Amino acid sequence: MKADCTIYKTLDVIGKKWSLVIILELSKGKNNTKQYSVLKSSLSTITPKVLSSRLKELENYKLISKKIDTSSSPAHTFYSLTKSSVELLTILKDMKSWALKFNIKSEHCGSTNCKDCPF
Amino acid sequence: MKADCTIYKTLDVIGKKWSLVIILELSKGKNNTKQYSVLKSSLSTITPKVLSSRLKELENYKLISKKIDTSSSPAHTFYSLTKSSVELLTILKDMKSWALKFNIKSEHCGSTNCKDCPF
DNA sequence: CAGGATCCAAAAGGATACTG
DNA sequence: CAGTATCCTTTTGGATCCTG
Repeated sequence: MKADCTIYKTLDVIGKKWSLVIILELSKGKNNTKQYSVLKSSLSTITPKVLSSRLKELENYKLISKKIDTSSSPAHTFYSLTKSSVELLTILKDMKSWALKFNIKSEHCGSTNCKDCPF
Repeated sequence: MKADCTIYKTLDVIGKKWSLVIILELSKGKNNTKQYSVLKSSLSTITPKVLSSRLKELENYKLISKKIDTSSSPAHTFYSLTKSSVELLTILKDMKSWALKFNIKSEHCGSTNCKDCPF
C-alpha cells in the first residue's frame, strides 16, 4: 500500500474520532441541519475545542456547510450536511447493518430502526 | 446520542487508526491471509508495537484469526480475515467509490480498479 | 451564542533495542 | 520470525476562563 492510497486518504478524512458521529448527529436534524449549541449538547461528552476543530476540518473537506443567522442577537450558527456527506449516510447505514449482524450492538438499541441512529 | 449507540460502538471497533487498513492488506493476500512479516512490510510506516496491539484487538473482535505454522523454524505466523471482516470489504469498496466521486483520491490510483486497493 | 485561548492530564502512537 | 520492553513524542480530552 502506498501512503497516498485512496482508501488510506479517505480514512484520514472520515476516520477520525468524532467525524462520523458529527455527521450522524447532523443527519438527525431538520434538513440535515443543526444549530451549534444543539449539536454540542447532543454530543454530550465533546468539548468545544474538539468540536470546533472537527467542524473546521469537515468544512474544509466540504462535508458540512456553515450558515450564520444574524437576524437574532446573539447570532445563531447552523451546520448542515452537504451532498457529499448525505451520500455517506448510506455507508453509515451499511456499517450499522453489518454491526448488528455480527453482534456489535448497543444494549438500548440493537435494532436497525432506532431513533438515535435514524436508519 | 447515547454513549453506547451501535454506530458509536462500531466506530470503536473499526474506526481506530490502522484497523481498516490492516483488513484491507489482509484481503490482498491469497485466501485473505498474510504472514506477519509480509503484512508488516506492506504497512511500511507501522511500528511493531502498534501492529501487534491492533492485531490482538481485531482478533478479540473476531475480525481476524491467527495460525502458527510450526513446521518451519523459526515458526511462521499467519493472519486471516474472518467471515465478519470479509463482509466488511463491501463497505470499504463503497467508501472508495464515494471518495472517488467526491475527489478524495490518490495521485497514483484515482480509479476503482487499482492493484493497491483491490476493488 | 459561538467559539477561541490557555493549561494540564491522559492516552495513543512512534523509534529503537532486544529476546525466545 | 514474531513479537516485547522501554522510552519518548504527539494527539486527545478535560477544565476553566474569556470575548465579539
